[in-house]
Amino acid sequence: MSNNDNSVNMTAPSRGYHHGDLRAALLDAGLDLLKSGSAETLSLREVARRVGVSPTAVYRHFPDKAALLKELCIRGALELAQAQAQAMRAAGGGRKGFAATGGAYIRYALANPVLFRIMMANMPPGGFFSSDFSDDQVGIKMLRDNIKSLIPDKAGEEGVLFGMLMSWAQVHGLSMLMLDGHIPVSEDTIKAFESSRLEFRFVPDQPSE
Amino acid sequence: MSNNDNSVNMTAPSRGYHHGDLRAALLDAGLDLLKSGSAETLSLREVARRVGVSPTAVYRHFPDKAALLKELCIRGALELAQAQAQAMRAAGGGRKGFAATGGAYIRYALANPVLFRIMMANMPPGGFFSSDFSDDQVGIKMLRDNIKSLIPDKAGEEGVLFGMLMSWAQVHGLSMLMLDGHIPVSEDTIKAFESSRLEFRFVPDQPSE
DNA sequence: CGCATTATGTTTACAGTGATAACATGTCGA
DNA sequence: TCGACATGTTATCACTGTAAACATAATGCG
Repeated sequence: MSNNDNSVNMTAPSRGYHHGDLRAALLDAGLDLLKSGSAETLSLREVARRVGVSPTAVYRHFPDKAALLKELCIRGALELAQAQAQAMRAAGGGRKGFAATGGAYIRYALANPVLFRIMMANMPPGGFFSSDFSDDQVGIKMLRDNIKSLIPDKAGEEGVLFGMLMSWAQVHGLSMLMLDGHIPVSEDTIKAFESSRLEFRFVPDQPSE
Repeated sequence: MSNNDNSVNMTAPSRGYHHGDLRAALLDAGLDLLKSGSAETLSLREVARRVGVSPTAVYRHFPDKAALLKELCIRGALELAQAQAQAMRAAGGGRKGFAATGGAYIRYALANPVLFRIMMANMPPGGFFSSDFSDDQVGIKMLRDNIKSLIPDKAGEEGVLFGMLMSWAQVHGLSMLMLDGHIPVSEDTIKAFESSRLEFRFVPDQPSE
């Protein structure tokens, strides 16, 4: 949505200034480039070029490249979270639903390799916990709720946190290793993962073997 | 292991035009830069500068930047594998030893953030399985042997592979999420991970709950 | 030994990048 | 109306990777 609207489409909507809504256009173009995956790295100038504006126009709307990237990160993260939420609904919730969110995570990464990579590397610290994701069925909160409902109560808050870490790390690791070409990219593997059951159990640290 | 012998010493063997062993010096300098973690991205020119040579001299020894990076990847991977092997020995092998290799993986990533990242992103496809790591106690082979000895025989070859994927993804995910600042970097978490017991169980895909 | 061939390093140059400063232009409020 | 302000442009800088032409050292062959 909203990618072909270079200059012709967007002229009218609000009384506009120069170029319609350049800020939004830049974000759209940026997301578009990242999703097309053509370039391994996003160039500020390329974004400007795409929108048909001079390179430095970008700086009227973003202090620097990192700021643009940051916003694109958030867009990507929202999209990812939505994909996960939808997968969860489609799977009917519960343990299967949770597994489906994991599968959706990996599939999103594979479908948007450049975006995903940049998103993860440039998301501001704690970005995934930001209030942008306060929506009930989105992101970290979804993960937390799932873990909470799927592990024994006695695990406690610490157990919930540990479960979150481990689950997230699991799908994130699979995603990254696949993206980087270190393990085969295979829908079968993803399916196997989805229908496997992970357990993380604390083992008291004993000196004896 | 060979970075002290080149950094500043180039005075003795390198009077003048020809630098003793430029190729090695470039690799050492590159590794040094990546390990210092100062720059988020390695610059070819910076490496050359470091060695005291003109920027384009690099091209006499490497076709392009990617080639240099590739070799640095391999160095890093070897070092990582050695760290894992050592951790395994220190832990006395067995299940604890295996857990220790995971901890070593994460700690190596945290100790060498730039190197680790670049290494993972630039390692050629299948690089971790390359013959450079044919040493008995190194890398993927170590992982495979560990998994094989720690899961039930009935799991079969497919089970071994799945276990390898899942274990690797687990530690890799934790490493990346910590590096990217998405989960807290904490030795406690690493320790908790090491003393937890992971189980991956295939669950037959049943329509019922 | 002498000299050509080859390996290695340098200079110069080019296209591309993110970024700053100075300038231009359109928009809107008093 | 008109000037302040927001927005976009041009010029420029420092940096990057890389190619081409050039310079020098090492090597080997007569």
